[in-house]
Amino acid sequence: MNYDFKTAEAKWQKKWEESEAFKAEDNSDKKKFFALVEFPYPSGAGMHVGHIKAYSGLEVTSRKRRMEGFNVLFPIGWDAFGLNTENYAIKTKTHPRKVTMDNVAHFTAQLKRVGFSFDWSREINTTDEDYYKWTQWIFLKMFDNGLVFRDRTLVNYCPSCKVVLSNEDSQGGKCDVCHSDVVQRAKEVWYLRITAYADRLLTGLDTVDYPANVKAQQVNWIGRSEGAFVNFALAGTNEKLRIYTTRPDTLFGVTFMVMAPEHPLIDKYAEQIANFDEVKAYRAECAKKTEFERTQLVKDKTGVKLDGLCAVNPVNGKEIPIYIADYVMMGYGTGAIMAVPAHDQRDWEFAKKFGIDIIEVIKGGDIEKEAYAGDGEMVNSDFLDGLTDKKSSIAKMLEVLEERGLGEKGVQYKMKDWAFNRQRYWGEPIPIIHCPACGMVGVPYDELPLTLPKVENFEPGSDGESPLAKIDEFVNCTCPRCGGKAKRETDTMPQWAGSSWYYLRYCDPHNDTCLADPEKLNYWMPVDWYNGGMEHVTRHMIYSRFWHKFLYDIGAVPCEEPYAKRSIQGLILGPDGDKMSKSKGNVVDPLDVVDEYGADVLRTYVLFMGDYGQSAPWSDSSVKGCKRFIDRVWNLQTILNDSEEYSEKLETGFNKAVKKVGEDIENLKYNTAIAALMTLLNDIYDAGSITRKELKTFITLLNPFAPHVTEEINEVQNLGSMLAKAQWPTYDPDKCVDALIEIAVQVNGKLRARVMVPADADDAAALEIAKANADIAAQIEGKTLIKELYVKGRLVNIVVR
RNA sequence: GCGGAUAUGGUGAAAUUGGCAGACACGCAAGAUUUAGGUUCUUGUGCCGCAAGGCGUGCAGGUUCGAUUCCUGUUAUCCGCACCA
Repeated sequence: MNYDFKTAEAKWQKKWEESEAFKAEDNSDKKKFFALVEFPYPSGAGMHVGHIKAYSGLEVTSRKRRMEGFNVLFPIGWDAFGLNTENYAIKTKTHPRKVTMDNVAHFTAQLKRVGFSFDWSREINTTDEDYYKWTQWIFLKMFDNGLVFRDRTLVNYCPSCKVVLSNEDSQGGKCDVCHSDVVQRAKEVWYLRITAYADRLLTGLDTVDYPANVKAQQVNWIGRSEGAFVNFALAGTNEKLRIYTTRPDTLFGVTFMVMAPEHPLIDKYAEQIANFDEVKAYRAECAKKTEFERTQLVKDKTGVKLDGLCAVNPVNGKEIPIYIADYVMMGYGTGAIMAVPAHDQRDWEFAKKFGIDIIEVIKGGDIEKEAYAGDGEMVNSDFLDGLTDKKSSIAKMLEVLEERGLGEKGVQYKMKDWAFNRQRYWGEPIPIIHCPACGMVGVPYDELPLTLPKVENFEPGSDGESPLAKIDEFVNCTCPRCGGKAKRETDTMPQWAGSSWYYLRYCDPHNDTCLADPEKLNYWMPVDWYNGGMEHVTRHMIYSRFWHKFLYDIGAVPCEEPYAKRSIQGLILGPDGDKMSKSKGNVVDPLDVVDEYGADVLRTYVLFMGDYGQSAPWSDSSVKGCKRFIDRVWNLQTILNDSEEYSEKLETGFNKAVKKVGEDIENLKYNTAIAALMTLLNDIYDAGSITRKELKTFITLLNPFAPHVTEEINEVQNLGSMLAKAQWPTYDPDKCVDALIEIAVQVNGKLRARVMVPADADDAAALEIAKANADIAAQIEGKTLIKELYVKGRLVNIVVR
């Protein structure tokens, strides 16, 4: 009896669809479970095995939860705006809308062939007008609430994609899309004030269930530091040079100041700087370097002293020289620092190179050799002298600074405001109008969506202008406030916009009056379990948590955090152990596996290959092992008898398996859940026969992993209604242990024998049985008994001398 | 430099609060079935050793009757951030 997986899989996929087996119900009294997987970017390459692993985890959990009686929302959609599609569209001279629709159709067909239990009736697409209407609505709300601003700053610009990138999208100085070097450019661009939410993004982490490393990475990204702002007078002016430091306790050790080359005070006092030509030359040199180069030349400190300008130390009135150097960044703190070479290694290196004094203010290190950053007794520090720990020195210094009006406590974040714009076609148009009289005015809410004009030519301009700027009928408009002539903003939103709130739309995907009905949000939110990749932990997750908190503040969503629980799936590496990539030729196409072995084998294998959270290399021969398993499951029908009970032989095994599989699924240990089913299968074949009840239990447990073959067996053997609507099996805790169990017997901690004892044996009984064993008796013969113990169900250890 | 992780057979990996290291699977070997290949089935498989026995979870110590698990030190690899003041 051969299992024809091709026919069976197509058949069951159709049946599930027709019976709406996976449709989430609105207005239900049932307990809800909202399982979310990161919706894919529908690229031209089609589905990757990584997608399959990413969805298979919560796929299994969702199927189990439905069988447990939950109302499950397990949705899918398309994160379809973005540069990749647009670049492909330009290359092939096809409209990005068409490219997107083709790719979505391809992905959909592929996902359906794997048999995922998504609720397709809630499918969303970020490029649909009735979806991005609400993306624009959220943007306008942020605009109205002062979270949107424009600023002319140095931005990360990708010369190849001709687009401004956020810090997050240009990590390591490379464009996240095309990997070319990013350059710094002065440009007026849009920002979202995410830093206003920095503290809440941090404290919110205490209320959610994310893995520790995910939290750590977000904490690190937000990068909160506590310190002080201190104002140094510029000698001979009324100007204050404001700096930020985390070590105000070392203020008496300051021997020079450093400003970022771009610091505005340099131009303001250009006339007083005797060597301004030299300064200009240095600045020009710095501007040529990319930020990446600047941060790579860690060892070699460069800089120029500002002749004729010096600062005054506010606590002791000493005059100190000022330098500009590119190891100080304009983008962090105030763009200027107080340098304490004795206790900061970077300052120390700079001081050594430029022959500047080094004054020790904390004892404990050898400042001739290197800076000392540790704790110790304060010296050369006036009112701080004698204090011995950092905390009280900082507290004392802050007290004095605040008392004398010289500075104050302050907090800084590494996270910067979110550069929120693209000069490209394939994104949500930013719904703002520039009016010469009224300034920036939001597009009226009732005019949303502001749709992308349908154009032939969507190639980016060479000057960093959006292609939309070339379309007069789009650009020219009237000001909604004064009715005068005005121009539309032509930048579009970055790819991360649509994905920052998509989970909300799943709760009510077709609503035309608000982003989602509050009652439905109230029922479904928050997301109970969100699975995805590590690469989205700092960008997508922080962005969407920010949007969500804002939406909470304006009353649009019922809870403050979007995701109650987060898990991470590990990468699937190529068979050679390297990351899969087209250039290495080690990419595995999941549909090849479906064609050759069936969807159930693919699904089982990606979960069986190892710990769900770890990366693991693909192995074709292990796939065959899973194929063998599925075939052996199918062949259970050949040893089926007609009993409707558990057999005596297998009752404990089945109870154990029900317990283990259920628990393992909840703990993301899909690999050991499958292993437990394999063990049970081996036991069944050893027993030589299976009852109808046993078969029903077995296929129900396996159903979330391998839904097609189990449904087919269920139908062929007439074991009841569709498994998708069956009940998850229960177990009897009393029947999970065998009456007689094997335990280890150790003498002096070394394994010497194994004996059988009754499961409920007490210490005395177990020890008696152990000592009765001939090998053990020989081992302890004639020796003094020091200690003996029995660990219930595990082992006996007898210590003798 | 900061933060996080990982290290177990030939391979992917298992191992409740410290309690039989290597479950499960791959691979390999031998055998059975098959005209042959493939499939399927049976048996064996951590290392050394003929055996008794010994050795084994990156390395070196420690705590303990007992350590893959806890502590101290150390090495290697991977990931994220990074002249962050």
